[in-house]
Amino acid sequence: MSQKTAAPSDSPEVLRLDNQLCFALYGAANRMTRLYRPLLDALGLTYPQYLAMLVLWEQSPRTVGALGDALDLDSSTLTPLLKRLEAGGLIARRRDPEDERRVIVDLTDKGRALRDRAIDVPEKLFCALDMPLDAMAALRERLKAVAR
Amino acid sequence: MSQKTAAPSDSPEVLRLDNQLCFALYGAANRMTRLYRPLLDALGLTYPQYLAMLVLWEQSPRTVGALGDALDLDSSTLTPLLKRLEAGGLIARRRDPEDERRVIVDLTDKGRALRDRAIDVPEKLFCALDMPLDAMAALRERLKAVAR
DNA sequence: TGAATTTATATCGTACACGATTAAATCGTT
DNA sequence: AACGATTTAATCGTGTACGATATAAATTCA
Repeated sequence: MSQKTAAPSDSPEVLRLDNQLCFALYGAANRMTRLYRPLLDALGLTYPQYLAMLVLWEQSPRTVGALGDALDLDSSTLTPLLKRLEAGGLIARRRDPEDERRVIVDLTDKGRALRDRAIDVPEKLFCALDMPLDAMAALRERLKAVAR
Repeated sequence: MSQKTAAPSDSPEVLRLDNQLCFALYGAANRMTRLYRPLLDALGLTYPQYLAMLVLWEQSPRTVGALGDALDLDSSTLTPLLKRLEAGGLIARRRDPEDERRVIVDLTDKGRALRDRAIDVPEKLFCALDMPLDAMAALRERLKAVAR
């Protein structure tokens, strides 16, 4: 056996890429963002921006902190993202008069209107995935469990 | 019902964050990287760098392209990452004399030696995850199927 | 009250991801 | 041989992620 080239079997099983749940997760997440991109480009959104809009379409206004709780992201990620959404005219940000530490994020009319154009994104992605609905639901719940 | 605040039920089911497989994927992947961080900090690696090292521990040398196929990443992501691994003394990069377009990535002694210190990372992460082994395997295969 | 602590964002530096473009080397076909 | 098409990495610009730190407002409590 070659001395210079490590054959696959030389690597312990636990270090094999194929065996790693986390790599599968990492790869699938990257793929997913790439799958979304063409759909979201039409809306002028990135995937994380789309997620933020989903949260706001569900309920608005919300504070930056509440948004971060929903998305599991902190302000160092959200602040620049929200500034870009604001620059795009989709949201408005203002300090909470009740508590000047908080920043309230609210949809603009343009932001609300975008929901109508986003309504068929899940359907299109579902088709692109080509996976039974119940399998998707099962996988989703497993992943939520992983994320605790 | 309020005009200014959209209640959760106002958003169509398909746009609810809770229902989105992709968000579950996105969140779980982010969590996973955060879970790895303290373990990998000790090795001086980021999570994507760790993945690249896993691939090289399995087989080296490899071209940048082969590495990209294994990780499903392209050169715009890999080139800077590999330069950092090279700067850290873990790998060496050289043009393939056979085909000057290709760049061959190989482990240094230091890179090979790092495997011994990385050997217990999967075990530690497995403990942190606290999930039955067969459930992990099942989830992993599901995710690979999603990524096609 | 007022100092110490906590809380809510923002800022900064580092490191991915990825589309688009570039540049060099190789290949195919004539 | 020649030259256009293809392949392989690198480069560039934009947008996340996130730890560490900063800042300011609110809260606690001595």
